[in-house]
Amino acid sequence: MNYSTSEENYIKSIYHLRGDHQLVTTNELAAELKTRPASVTDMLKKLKAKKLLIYERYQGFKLSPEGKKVALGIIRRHRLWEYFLSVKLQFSWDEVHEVAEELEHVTSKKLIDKLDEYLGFPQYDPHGDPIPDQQGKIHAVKQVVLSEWPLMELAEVSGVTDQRSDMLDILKHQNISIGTKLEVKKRFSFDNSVEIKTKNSPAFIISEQVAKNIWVKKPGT
Amino acid sequence: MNYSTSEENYIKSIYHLRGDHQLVTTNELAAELKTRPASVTDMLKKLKAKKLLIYERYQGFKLSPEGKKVALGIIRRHRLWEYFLSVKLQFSWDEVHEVAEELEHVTSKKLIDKLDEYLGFPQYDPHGDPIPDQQGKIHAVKQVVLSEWPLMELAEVSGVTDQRSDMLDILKHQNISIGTKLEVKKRFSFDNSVEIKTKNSPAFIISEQVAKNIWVKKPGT
DNA sequence: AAAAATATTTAGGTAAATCTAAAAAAAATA
DNA sequence: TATTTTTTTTAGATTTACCTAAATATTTTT
Repeated sequence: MNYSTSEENYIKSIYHLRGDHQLVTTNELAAELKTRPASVTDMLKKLKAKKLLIYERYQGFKLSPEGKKVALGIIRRHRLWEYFLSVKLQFSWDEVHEVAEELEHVTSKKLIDKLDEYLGFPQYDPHGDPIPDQQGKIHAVKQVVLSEWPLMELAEVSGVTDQRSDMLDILKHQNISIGTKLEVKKRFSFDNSVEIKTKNSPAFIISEQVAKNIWVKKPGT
Repeated sequence: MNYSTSEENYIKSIYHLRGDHQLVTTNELAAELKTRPASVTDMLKKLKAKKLLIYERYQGFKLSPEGKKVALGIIRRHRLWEYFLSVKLQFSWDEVHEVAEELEHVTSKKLIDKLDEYLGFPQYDPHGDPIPDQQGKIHAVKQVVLSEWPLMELAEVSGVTDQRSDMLDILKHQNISIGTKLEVKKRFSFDNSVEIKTKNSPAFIISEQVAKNIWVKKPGT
């Protein structure tokens, strides 16, 4: 019921590569973990013995239901700490991951559930990835800031980071609100402004600053 | 400049046993760490090679100045996390230590300094132990709640936990404030109330509840 | 100060997690 | 399908942090 840091890292990486659907290969996992295939094989045997992995030699492998549960527990810890670092300690978006990689291996259940409560049961980490609940269930889907959304792919607005009134002003002015469906028509490399098209209005341009504060996801998810 | 969890635990234990003044013995440290003397000897060699320890075989050992600095860094992390767990996550007094034992090994300097700032640069952890600053300097001395102070030993009031007015009322009524010097004359086992004597007034009794909220330290420290 | 008791260290071994080099299996290609 | 290439596994080392048992220092007692 308690796993070493190393075991946890393997489980987490397997989940990140394929969830629990398709098979993962030894080389792939070795690359992901920056280790050697032979080391991976060793650990696979160990994880199989602990029934966290479905694995037959030379056949690839994936997480067992139990393994998936463990993975989601680790991911829960990781994302809660990322949220904490970002919101409470003012870490920037790109600094949180590295520190959370260490904090996630502190396994006290009480610590994590209390932290969750203290943070107000956040739905998303600072990268827009959903945070699993105490049972390991994920309720939301990945969201991304509009400034990173691919061109010509329908998106649905799921949230806004900066709630200041001048920010909300712009959204109101352009008739954007939670649930609005839109597409990014063009991204201008000069200032990273983006041209947006919604159903019932002509295309218009918003600045990178604004686009960075609008969260979007695949429509209807 | 970066030490394993095991190395950190040895350093911390040596500091807890003797600071950096007197010599520590192998058996003593083995008992403290619940390990075998032979294992201690192994680690002593390693720490000596890293110049954290002053050690000649069969002669006992103590931390070098560098070793002391490392120890104080670990203690700083430990105590800040204890404070966090207690104040922010509502852990009780006796639950904080175990979890802090794990959190203390996450070594990001930025994490700890930001956490310190976020907590408002606390002076004491929940057990009354002073928290070293960024340079590893300890500014305060250990304080203890009055309910735990030994009988017949002069104490100076250094703080009050519960700041509610009915609590402060009692203190005012008994003429107790920060800096007041007092002695515990008797502790009644029935209800753990204590008889207090200050210089300019006759002895009086306060309840355990009150005694638990008054912090005291050695006078003049 | 010699013997006995205690403390410490050395020698040699184990488990976890890594590695390299070689062998074996699977997949791709000619 | 036979050969070559790639992937995966096995075999055998290495490092860290432990361990036990035996040897050696030191300390205490007689």
